[in-house]
Amino acid sequence: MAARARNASPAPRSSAYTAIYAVVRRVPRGRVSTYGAIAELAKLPRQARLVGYAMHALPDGSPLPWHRILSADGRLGIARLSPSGALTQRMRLEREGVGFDARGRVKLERFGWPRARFAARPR
DNA sequence: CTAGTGACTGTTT
DNA sequence: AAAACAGCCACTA
Repeated sequence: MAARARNASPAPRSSAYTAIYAVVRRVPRGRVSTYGAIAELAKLPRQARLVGYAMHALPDGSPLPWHRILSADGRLGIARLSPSGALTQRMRLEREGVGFDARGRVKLERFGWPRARFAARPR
């Protein structure tokens, strides 16, 4: 039933959400991106958390490839919130050819999108 | 208007 | 390398 609860955003009424969803929709199959990168591409710099909000607000049957959005270090952001959801996400990504290392992390310099943002560079 | 919160991120322990 | 801390800003009450 309606699991949209007391704290999460109930609906993408805001244009920011729309912009975020638009960018998420553009992430190519077999690639992944991060909350921060999506925020920036959506013209919302430093709004990574808002991207998280938007993802959380997505309905279950959403056509959006939400599973392609990871944390900045290549881990699944959802893990903290829903371990089972994280499993689903990982399964979906692996099916697209996205590889995980033994630690459960994705190599962003290889699968990250857009490429330029995740090109191997000294930190 | 203020206060609390968070699918985040970068820095420091 | 993992955990703790602090900064960040839109959204809700």
